[in-house]
Amino acid sequence: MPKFAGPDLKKEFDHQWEVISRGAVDLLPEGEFEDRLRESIKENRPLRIKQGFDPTSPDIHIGHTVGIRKLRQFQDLGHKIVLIVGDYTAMIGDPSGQSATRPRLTYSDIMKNAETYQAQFFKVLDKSKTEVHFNGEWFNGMSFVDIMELATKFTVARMLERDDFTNRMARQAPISIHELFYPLMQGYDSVAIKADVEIGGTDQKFNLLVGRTIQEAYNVGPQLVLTMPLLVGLDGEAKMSKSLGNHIGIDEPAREIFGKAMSIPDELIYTYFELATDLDQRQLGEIKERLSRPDINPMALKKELGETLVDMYHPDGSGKQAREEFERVFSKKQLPDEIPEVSAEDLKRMGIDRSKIYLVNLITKNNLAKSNSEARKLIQGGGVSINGKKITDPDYEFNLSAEIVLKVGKRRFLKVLP
RNA sequence: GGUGGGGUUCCCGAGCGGUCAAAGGGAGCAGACUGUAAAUCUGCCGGCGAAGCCUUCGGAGGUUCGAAUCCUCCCCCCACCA
Repeated sequence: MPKFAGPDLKKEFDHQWEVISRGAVDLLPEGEFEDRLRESIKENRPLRIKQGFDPTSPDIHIGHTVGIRKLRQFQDLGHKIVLIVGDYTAMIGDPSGQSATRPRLTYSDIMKNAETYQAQFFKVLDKSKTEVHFNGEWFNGMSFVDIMELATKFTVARMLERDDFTNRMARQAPISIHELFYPLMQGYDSVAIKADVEIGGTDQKFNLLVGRTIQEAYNVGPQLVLTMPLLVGLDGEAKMSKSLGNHIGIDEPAREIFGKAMSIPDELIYTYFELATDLDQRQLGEIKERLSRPDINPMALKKELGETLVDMYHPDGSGKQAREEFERVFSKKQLPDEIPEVSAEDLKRMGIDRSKIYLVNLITKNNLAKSNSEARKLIQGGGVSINGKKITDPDYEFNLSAEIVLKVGKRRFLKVLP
């Protein structure tokens, strides 16, 4: 029984199309996407929207949320979200790095990651309306014959059309056979769950399109493809990724999220608002306008960004708090709200005699530096202070008679109680 | 399978018997300036309570007073040929 018809259908379609296409780079195939969405609305048959994640690291970052938030929008429009956790693909190992000696993940690591992934997904998605599958569900049971069967569905020539393979050939970088299987496996996921739409970053475009071919070869209607831009990391250079350390994890403490937002290059402010927050078109326009005004310090916008991001992943009001804390510590150079403390007993446990504390030792034992050498270098480089007084003697020793606050670098603090 | 070229500290990349913890660049860290932005400048950039010593140049042996550098075997990568 159609829920929408005539003018209502058009209105609903226009609304959905606007939401869905916002921020998207590709909506493929052109025309067909609209048609199938319209049909879905008309027949009140929700689309099955797929996105896959390999649980190779334990955290979701705001780069991932670009796609996940798009899923959320589909979800709010009444479509069905199907998440694929790539336990099988993760086990084989992502081959994209050149220095191959990446430690192979054990199955239990993968499952652990998969668990934290799921918890984090549902900070953005509505769990009750989301279907989750592990691709081991279908790959574990496949025989070699099944795999060969899959391999017949695609040609080498088409596989090598892919940009990054072409580039790697040109650069004489190795490409191993199993990498050629990656797109096939991802495509087979789409067969297994009968995806109507697959979402991915623009770097996934090829894989997503392979999915269509594979689906057709298995007589499943080919999926529509929606790509989202890749979020650039904090360095302003590479795409956000945990292994590059240029990410903001959605599970990070409020002050970390805020601080990291403050460290992005100014050029990225708008992009982050656009891709990582839920501001609407009008609000985005406002941001853009304010960024172009010479009388407005971009830092102010960046603080708003930080606040917005914090509020998305922490309880309401955390953003404001994080901002105040930031201003206190970094602008006014005062002490943070909460400083980790060590007591006399803690010191004893570390083997430190409080009547004769070797500063280097105190720093290292409390993980404010990785090694004694690093601690020494920090001291000599002027990065260490006690109660606001810079210490530059690497052999500095002192007697702890009263509470002190140790500061190492820009943001590592430690309160030592007598 | 054959021939040739390679594997150097986080990355790129010099070094080709001592003066090498290993040039140079990048990344990173710290300091100055600032807005935890950019640009710039300075210092650091294997470990050890720092004296000296220890570990490091694909792996294992060997030659030598002394090896990243020479020899042997092995592993891996690339190109061309088959």
